[in-house]
Amino acid sequence: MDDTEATVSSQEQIASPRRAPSQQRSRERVERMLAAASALIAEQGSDAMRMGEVAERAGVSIGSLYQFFPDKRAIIWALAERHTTESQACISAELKDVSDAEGLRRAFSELVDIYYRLFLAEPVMRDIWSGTQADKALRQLELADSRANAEFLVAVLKRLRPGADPVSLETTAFLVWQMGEAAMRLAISVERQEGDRLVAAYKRMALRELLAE
Amino acid sequence: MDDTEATVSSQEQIASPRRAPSQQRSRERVERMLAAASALIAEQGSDAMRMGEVAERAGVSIGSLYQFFPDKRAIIWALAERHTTESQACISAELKDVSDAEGLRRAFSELVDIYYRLFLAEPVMRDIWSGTQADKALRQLELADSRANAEFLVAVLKRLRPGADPVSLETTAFLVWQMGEAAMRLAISVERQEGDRLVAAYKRMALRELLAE
DNA sequence: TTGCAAATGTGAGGATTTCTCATGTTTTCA
DNA sequence: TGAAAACATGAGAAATCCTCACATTTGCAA
Repeated sequence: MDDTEATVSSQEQIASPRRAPSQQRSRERVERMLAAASALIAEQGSDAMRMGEVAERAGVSIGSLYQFFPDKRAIIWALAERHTTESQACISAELKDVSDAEGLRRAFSELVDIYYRLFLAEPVMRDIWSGTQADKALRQLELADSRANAEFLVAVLKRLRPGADPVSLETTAFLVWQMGEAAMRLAISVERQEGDRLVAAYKRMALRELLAE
Repeated sequence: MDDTEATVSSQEQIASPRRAPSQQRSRERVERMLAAASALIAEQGSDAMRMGEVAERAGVSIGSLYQFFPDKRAIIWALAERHTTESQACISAELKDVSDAEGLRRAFSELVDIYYRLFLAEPVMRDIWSGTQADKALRQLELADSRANAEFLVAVLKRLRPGADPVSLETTAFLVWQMGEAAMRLAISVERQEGDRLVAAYKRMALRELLAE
């Protein structure tokens, strides 16, 4: 039916390289492809990115591109996945040792600021995560990432409120996290000043929820 | 000659009908085109919707389609605009007479339920508003709509908290509204039960913020 | 009623873009 | 050293969006 790559019913990898580069030479070429794609997205957005252009800028043929990426979305997905992997480490580190309300307030505030700065500064991230909804695979990746990050929050909340209902904590954390991403997307698409206000309001709102009894 | 958009150098024109149907016959045909597009989006999503298929199902030629819609996005935009126009009336009606905290609680809760039901039931709305981010014109429409709806909330808040800073109220209302849309999108992309919990959590969170001193 | 201009209708084909595949080259390793 | 596996290539197949030159219908002034 669909040619949409295996469409595994469970939560398997959605888009994976058609063939993993095994030689040093091809690994370097794949890096060049990703770098070229990243640059083009930064310049014109992922929608306007042309596969031919990616190949040309990477100094490879169009055929080589398709040797390692089954389709256009896969190359964007690969970039997105790098971002999530990187930022999860950062999030984990920030929340790992939080054990009281004041610590959560400080860590969460710091985290929001980091994300906001990242969104403002990284055109690729900006582009990829705003177009997220249209692409099933990216949407999946985002949800999975959100859940993973929410888990760090849940761990903290369980420490702060041992008696609370775990399901309720999960829900709160997941929602707060997703709303953070929504707030970021909103903030970067309006004037800087209003964006700052929106992020600050989000921070206050989220903390009010996270610290509520 | 058709001045499609006369290459406006400043801001891109929001897509508008290339030519407004002035005769009864063409008005009916445009309706058929929109109905066909709507049905196809419901069936397969706007991305998979083919212009040729829209024309065929509407019983018109591909040329006629392009007579009234400058491009594919325009036809989706037209559907989206109808939705916003319809729902604004509903929102205004619901919030218009609110004058105390209890009234706001009730009206807001009602509104969230209506929206949630709408998102669950209307595949077209679901599709259009989840792909929103990728399309500049749609994103603009959504933001404008959100601002307009937030205004209704601001009006209520000003009544409830006359002393509050107006800018702060605007920010809160706008954020709360956008987060509501994010919460809806999230809720419909997970299991129904979890979706219900998320919507309930959003409602609580938003009301806490709206009713805070 | 008549006749013409404006509005509308048509669909083959131009233009663009993604992705394939038959074929050639380089690397690995027994 | 030689064969198999991995990698590289780019012309062109396939899929779509959209245009345009020309045909038909409608509104309306004379």
